[in-house]
Amino acid sequence: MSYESFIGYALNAVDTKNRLSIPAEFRDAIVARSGTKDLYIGPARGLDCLIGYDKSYHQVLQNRLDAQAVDEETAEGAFRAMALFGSTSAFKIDDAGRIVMTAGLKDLGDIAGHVWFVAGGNWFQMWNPYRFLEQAGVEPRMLRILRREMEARGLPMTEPAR
Amino acid sequence: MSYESFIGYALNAVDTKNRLSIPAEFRDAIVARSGTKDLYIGPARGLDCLIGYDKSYHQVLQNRLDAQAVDEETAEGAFRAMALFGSTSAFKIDDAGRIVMTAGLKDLGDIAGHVWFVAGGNWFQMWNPYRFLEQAGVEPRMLRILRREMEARGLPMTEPAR
DNA sequence: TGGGTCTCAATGGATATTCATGGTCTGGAA
DNA sequence: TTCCAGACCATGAATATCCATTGAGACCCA
Repeated sequence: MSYESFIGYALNAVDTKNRLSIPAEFRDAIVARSGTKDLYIGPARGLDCLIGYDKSYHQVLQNRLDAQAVDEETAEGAFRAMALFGSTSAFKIDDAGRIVMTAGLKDLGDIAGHVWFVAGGNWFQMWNPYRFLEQAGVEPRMLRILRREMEARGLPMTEPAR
Repeated sequence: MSYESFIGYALNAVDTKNRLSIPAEFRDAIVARSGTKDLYIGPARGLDCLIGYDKSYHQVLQNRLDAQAVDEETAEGAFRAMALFGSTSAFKIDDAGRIVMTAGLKDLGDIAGHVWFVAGGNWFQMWNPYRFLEQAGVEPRMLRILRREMEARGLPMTEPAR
């Protein structure tokens, strides 16, 4: 695959109306990859964060599921399909480059006031920055970058009560 | 692969608006190698500097990642992809041959007023000149060349406080 | 070989555009 | 009517784009 890749990172705020700006670079990549402004967001497997991707990669995931010849009438197959489709939401990015976070997604990703976007090529992750700092196995450099961004915005380094 | 190689060195200034001229020779190599003006910059592994490369070499790195055949939907696979894509920045070189250094990159590479570019074939390194002078294992000849460049620009040989 | 001219790279400054974010308005559901 | 979601408008900061300057080197010609 030689699509445009998701590259880089960003730390954006969720406002009082649950609106969230998608980083401009990611928006451009979404359009370049899929030709649409559609953004799919679901839970990340095995990590305490969300994962976002464009329509073309959603297709890839679906094909992968199909290729596994999962029988959707078995319990296992049904659960797999549900994991992909059930908890995933599709958004259309508005003219200001934002989406409205649903309560369900905020809950899934443990999202509060800010979202830490980190690119992974064909997708990007969306973290509660404090969950990211606590996460084992993260490249120390990425932690350093995030701390710097939090500092630049005056965010406390330890999570405020909510 | 027999692309055009990155060859040579240069010492360029970062201005008050964080703009940085990419050496003309490197710019030409980027276009010759990839057909684009895209420049990727990320942290160098194990060295206190940044590494820059063109799109074709980025593809090589990506293929190397794919070859490891790590399922990117596992936590480990995701972290690997993030180490490559997350901490890297993509720039489009402007008509004057410059990019704008982000705060994050300056921090990662400990970059201040000047950048010392050193070619390495398929990529080039970007150093804070004082970090380069301190670096163990560097060819003495390269140190001499850098000192000469610094002198020509009136830079002090010991790092000024910042 | 020495001057003179020309070109281009690196850099500086001014202006225009975009981004992230906040607020306001309005129509329709409750 | 009251409340909420969505469309629309507003703004400051960050970024990109455009034009100007200077100095070094390439080139040419007598």
